[in-house]
Amino acid sequence: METVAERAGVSRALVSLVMNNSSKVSEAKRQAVLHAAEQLGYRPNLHARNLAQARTKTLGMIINDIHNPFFAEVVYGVEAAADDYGFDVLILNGGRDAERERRAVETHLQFQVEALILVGPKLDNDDIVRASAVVPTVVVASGRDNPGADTITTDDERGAALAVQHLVQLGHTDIVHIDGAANISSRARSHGYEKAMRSLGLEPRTLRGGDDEADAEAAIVNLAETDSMPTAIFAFNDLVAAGALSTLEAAGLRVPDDVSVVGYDNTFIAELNHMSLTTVNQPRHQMGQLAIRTVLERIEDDRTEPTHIDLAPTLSVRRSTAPPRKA
Amino acid sequence: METVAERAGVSRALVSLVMNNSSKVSEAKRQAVLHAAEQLGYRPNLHARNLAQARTKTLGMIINDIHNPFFAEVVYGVEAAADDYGFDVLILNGGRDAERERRAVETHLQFQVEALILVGPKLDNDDIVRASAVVPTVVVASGRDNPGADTITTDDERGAALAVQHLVQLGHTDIVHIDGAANISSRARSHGYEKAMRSLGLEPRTLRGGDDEADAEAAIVNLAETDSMPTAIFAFNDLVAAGALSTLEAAGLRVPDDVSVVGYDNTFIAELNHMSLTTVNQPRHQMGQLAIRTVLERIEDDRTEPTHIDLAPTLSVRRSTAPPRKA
DNA sequence: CGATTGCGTTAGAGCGCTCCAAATCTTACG
DNA sequence: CGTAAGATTTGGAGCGCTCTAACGCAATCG
Repeated sequence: METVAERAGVSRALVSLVMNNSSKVSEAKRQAVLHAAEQLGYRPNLHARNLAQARTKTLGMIINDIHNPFFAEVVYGVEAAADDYGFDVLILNGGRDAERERRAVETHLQFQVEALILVGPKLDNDDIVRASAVVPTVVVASGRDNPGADTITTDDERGAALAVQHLVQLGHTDIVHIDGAANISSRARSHGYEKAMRSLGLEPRTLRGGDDEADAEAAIVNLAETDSMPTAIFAFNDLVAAGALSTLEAAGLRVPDDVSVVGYDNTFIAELNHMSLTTVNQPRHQMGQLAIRTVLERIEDDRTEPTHIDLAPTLSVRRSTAPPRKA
Repeated sequence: METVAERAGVSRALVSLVMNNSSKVSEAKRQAVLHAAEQLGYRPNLHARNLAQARTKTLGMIINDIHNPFFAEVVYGVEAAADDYGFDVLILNGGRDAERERRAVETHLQFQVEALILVGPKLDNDDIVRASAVVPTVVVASGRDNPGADTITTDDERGAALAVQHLVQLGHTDIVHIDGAANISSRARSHGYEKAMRSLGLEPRTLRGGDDEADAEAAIVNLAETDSMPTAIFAFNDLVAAGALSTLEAAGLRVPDDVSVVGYDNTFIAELNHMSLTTVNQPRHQMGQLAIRTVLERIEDDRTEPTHIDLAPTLSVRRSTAPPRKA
């Protein structure tokens, strides 16, 4: 910076002003500085700036798993909104591992991020509470019982109800649910399913599933053996639904002719023409945007009361659902 | 830090030593410092440290598209290796947009990252050359003609040949290729396909495709109309292959009974049971690891000659390929 | 028993930047 | 032409840390 200042025949402070494109710099000097910087390949050192400013204009995001395209959409929402407000977003990958996430939080804090955005964290509540005591923290797409932290969720109970209603409207009455076992949103979805079934006068039947294809296979093989194949299956998520698709097919059943299948999350998979899954959609992009807004209210407007936003899911109807075959 | 030092009854410098767990600190003082730090919730400021040390132990990674699970695997490889060497990895999302990537490079440079890892960059060569003049740069999964930068690639020509050989071994002779249009690896794959076909005495037939399902559909509709449906299709990537699957199906053709389909990249999609795509696999995790090694050779062993590593792809055979129906 | 060694510790400068208050330069006006 | 009000510019302190060189002290040695 010193060198640039000399070269441009100005003071260090003036260079600083130019680099932060302050309005009170004469055009002549501005050009001189920019030119000198260009020539010297000068680039401001963010660490020095952050240190001097005592703020970083940087947000720390931790993603449960980079693999999972569900989260990618949230990331885009976050980035778009952060951009609008002039914040940089640093991404760290949680890798589906609480310990790694804990380290990631620590790294972010040492980087003095101004807020933490946790997307589908594996962290336990204590960790989240601890983090939110240090820096504004928002949890996206996870439980909402984190005192201190803000949360952005969608109403899983309602999402499950949407799925059930859709199937019932098509004429189904025998609808089985393959749940998400220990997964974080499993309980809410199962509960929503059961409540919706009962309120429509139907008997819920929930099978233990999980979160991948193999889990679906196990559950369906089980169904086939007990010889009471339903006319529709509502799966915990799209991957389980995909497992259902292939297992049913392997058993000689056609989707949706023999059995309808509904997934959850409206991931990439569901969209594939060859799968074409009817599924419950969460407004991921919007969730990301709201995460930024929420956290910014704390940074800029110093709100202190936690906010909890619960969005409404929607249903994306595709070709994996149809009226049941007439008996 | 000042406060911690006072509280522990030592000097600032000693606190620094403890925080960097230096070996030359007496156990007693170390404990005292750690205890004081704990009590005060002290956390070292990385910006200050980086500034003072004039190094950051941080690498900057830019991913072409967070959506794409192909890159996620590379990320895991990078992270695992970086971890081994005690480097932090900052991720920025390129978002399939050269301009955004350019800004991301700038951000990373301002953060004084010690190296740049570009995963499938959209950036043009000039940008890459410019970046690599400032900081060691490695390009993963893209072309190799970046003077200055190191590259980690897989041999796309060979990958295409693997696909062709597999199909020919099954007995196919009429094999069409749907290419990747303007995509970066398209030329190498097409070329590999054509070379392999010719060397086996077969006539190549290449159709213009693209990188998504719709592109495949267009190409296949075209095939159907010209009435010369081949017995096998080798697609530019898995997504195009997925498009082929559904379009063929819609046309009343069965895979693999009527037509075999081969994809490329061995993404998540190919693995789904319901798709079960035979596809060319790139050793993504290893590519990530090698990226780190390569870049570290520059940082620590100050190599200056560019390295180009070209790995061998393999074929993952699944259920989308079978011998052609007997004529 | 004084000199030497070496470990543990510390003071203080300096990393590259921003910010404040004060200095300087312009401009407009009486 | 002098001067006050603005508009620009600048020196210098300070952000939180590490690093170097030097210091104090106990152990070791001839």
